[in-house]
Amino acid sequence: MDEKYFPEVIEEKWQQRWAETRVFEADQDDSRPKFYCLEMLPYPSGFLHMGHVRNYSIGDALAWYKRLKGFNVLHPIGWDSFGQPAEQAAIKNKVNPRDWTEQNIVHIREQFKRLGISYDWTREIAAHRPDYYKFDQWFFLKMYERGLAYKKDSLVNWCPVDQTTLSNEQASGGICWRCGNQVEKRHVQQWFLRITDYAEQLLDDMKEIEGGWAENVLTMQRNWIGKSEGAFIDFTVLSPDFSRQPPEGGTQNSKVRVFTTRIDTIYGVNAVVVAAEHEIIVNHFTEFSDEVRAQIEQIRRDKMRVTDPDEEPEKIGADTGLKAVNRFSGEEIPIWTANYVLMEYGTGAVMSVPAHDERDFEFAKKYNLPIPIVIVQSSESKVQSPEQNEEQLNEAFIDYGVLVNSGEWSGKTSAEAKREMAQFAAQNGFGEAATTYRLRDWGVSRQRFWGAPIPMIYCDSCGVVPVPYEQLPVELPESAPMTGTGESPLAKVPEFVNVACPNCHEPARRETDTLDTFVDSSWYFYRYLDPHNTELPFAPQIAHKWTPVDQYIGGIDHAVMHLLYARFWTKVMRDMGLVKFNEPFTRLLNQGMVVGETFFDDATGKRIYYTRDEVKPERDVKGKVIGATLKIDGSRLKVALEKMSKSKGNGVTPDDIIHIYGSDAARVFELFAAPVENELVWNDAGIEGAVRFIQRVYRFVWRWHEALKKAPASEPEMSSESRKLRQKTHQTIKRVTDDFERLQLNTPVAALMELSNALGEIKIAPEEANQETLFAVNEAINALVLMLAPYAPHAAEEMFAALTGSEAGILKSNAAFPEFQAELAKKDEIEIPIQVNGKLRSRVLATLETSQEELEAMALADEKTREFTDGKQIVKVVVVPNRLVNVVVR
RNA sequence: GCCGAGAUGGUGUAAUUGGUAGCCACGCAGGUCUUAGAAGCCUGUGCCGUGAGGCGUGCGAGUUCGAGUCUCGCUCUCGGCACCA
Repeated sequence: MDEKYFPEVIEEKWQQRWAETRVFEADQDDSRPKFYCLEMLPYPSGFLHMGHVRNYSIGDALAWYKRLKGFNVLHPIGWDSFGQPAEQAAIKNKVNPRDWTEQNIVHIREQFKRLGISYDWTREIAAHRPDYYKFDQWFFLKMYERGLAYKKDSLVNWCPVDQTTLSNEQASGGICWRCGNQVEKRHVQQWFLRITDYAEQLLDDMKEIEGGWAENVLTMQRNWIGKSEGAFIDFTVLSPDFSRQPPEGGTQNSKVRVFTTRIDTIYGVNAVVVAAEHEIIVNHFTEFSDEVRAQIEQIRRDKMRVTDPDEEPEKIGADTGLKAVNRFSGEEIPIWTANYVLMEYGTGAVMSVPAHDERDFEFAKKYNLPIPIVIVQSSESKVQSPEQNEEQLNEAFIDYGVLVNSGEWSGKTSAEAKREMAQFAAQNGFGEAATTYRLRDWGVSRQRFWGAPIPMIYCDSCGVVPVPYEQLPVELPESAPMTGTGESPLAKVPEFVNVACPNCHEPARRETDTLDTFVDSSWYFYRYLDPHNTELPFAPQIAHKWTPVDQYIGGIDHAVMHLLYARFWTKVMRDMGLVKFNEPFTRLLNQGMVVGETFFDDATGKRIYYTRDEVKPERDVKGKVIGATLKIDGSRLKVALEKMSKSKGNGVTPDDIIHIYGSDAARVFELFAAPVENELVWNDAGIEGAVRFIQRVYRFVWRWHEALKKAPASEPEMSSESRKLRQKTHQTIKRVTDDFERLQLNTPVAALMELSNALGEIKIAPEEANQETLFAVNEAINALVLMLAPYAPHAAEEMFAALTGSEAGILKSNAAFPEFQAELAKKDEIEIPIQVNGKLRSRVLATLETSQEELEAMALADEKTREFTDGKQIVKVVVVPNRLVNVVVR
């Protein structure tokens, strides 16, 4: 140990030592309880940013804590290395995406090592290597066999910037998840995974992870799955009246099926409205008049239009001239088509009930359709005639109520009617109770080079033929012409495309699309368990030891996509017999983003790259930065808080921070500055506080470590001064332990700072300290150093070595997290606040043993208290043992 | 519009069950050391008031001996979803 704290020296030293002693490698045969600590694997796009540092510091603190608590900890890392940035870089810089990716991995791995994150590097994986993506393909074939992978033509989300299709999850809000640009719609043949088969389980199994996952994530997934319960109802379709044939009262057996959650409103139906792509429109299209056809074309065009998320879409529709019969009322109603009915949801057709649905109301008003009222608030409110009320109706009445004008059902409540009417429809063969989901199947085809090829072959005589397992992996060619035109680059590589059909051995063509990279990340955490297995993604008996993941840590941005896909994948794996549980991640922690102040030129709106010294911020009365000026030329800048990144120029880089302050300080600051789930605004001043804290502890160890070698092994006679330090030590152990258990990582740092401050108050020179002081200090500093290890492992190792005289390392020395001893944490003396009418007036000193009666007497006798009670009537005295006394006076 | 989370000093935050609001830091001010500075160390720092004291956890009510915490109503902020029938 040097006198001065040189982070760059001790950090490099301990990183080397850890690598040599292989102390972070998880042992399959270790019999201690296991703990699988997992952080979301990074995309190797060049550099880690401070958000990564936060994510991995949280995971590392937890991994260290669990190791010190006696767990066999698995803490792996890998690379989510397929994906578009590599391909974009390839197009832009004419480099091979493989080389670009491998170079980035080398650099980021170096950054991880400089951060000193305690990974088991023997388990490192990378999605872009054939030994990994072989099993993406293997899983795909397994799903194909199980009927979970299928190909269909569909209207997909298309990102014009990234030139690829996107899943619904990736195009949420009409915005590309990666580049943030608006998506378009395109018709493409693509492969889908039948995630909708698992919709109910994805919803239902949430009860297994409730409590372990943040409520907002579960809610977001629940909303995304969007279960709604209702009924399918068939309306009989009559021949079009323009065919000059009489309707013949439902003699045709054609029908249109709608989905509704409000079957109780069925007597209020004024029309059946179908999507423009609905088969009824397609089948009858040639029979429609030119005018109707033109209107339908217009609706279709409107659907392809990219809509502004803020824009209130205008409803447009067309009366097709077709008629349908409402089997409940026997009424004949028109069939319309409109842009507000979605082909992708339910049956692509709805019953329009304008009086009791906002959208139908708006539509009926626009096209002057009747608005019959069939639900009223209660049975007392009489409706004389629907027509009369229509005039007064300003908005749809969407609440439940009592049925009116509904034939034999009138007078029933909505709840009764919903139940009975669905039954009635089922008994009479024109409907059934039904559940629908908003969730769609997962489109996984991507027209990209840098992904796992979909292992399928198209043969003119045999059709679609899966690649036989023994031919996996279907390897990507060395390179392919990447022009960014939207066609799969693999289609332009004849050696790849042309293949013999595995069935008939005639010439055939390979599928040229690659798999969505979210496939890679849906199961990667199983591969860490058995990363070198060449036959299977992993051996089930090995996985059995480690999974499910005990703690998963990552950004909230993955609340729906990745976490939903990974849950789905695990359920499929369970059905395949690979795992035995339903949910992959027992506990999930979503850390908040690290944001920085980004400055924009006021005039041009362009980003300004800055350093702290170049910009003078202006703050409002609350201290919030509202603007800034550039010091050099005084030009005005706008300010926004944005996720830190290199491209936005608002970030400090981990390399710089580590270079200046050290990795330990960066980690202490990021964990201390805010609760892990909060957004963290980076400021350089904060990290200096973290350095000061580490230095204070370090200086203390430097001053005392020689003297402490003479500290007695067992407790000598104690004075109250030394006992106080022991109390503080054990109170701190309790706070830190409890907070770690509930994943509150900021407050333990505060507790450790308090303990450090308590040590700082010891004014005697170490060489003059007596036995009891040496004992108490020795206990305190050892506990402090060990509890600091999860936050600042390098500094902790260095101080631990100085204190023990051994360079073996904390974990190799079998050092354990300090044990809390309740009797030592007890205070001799406690301060009891005295309130008068709930207001704090005084304090008295007592002990834990002081009885209620004594406390009451002490309070009433207290001089300051009497100033507020004298001359008043004491109504009662509330005594909370060891807490407070409240005197109630009148 | 719907769903969810939140609002505490100049700033980040703390306060497991209703029991001393503001722990721990940052910042700021003063002091000490120094030729000077940096670092370190010491003191102060919710607001008003010289003081006793009063006020104070977004706003308004309520429950309670006692409310940052519980209940009701409102305002605002952030996040998600959004023509989902």
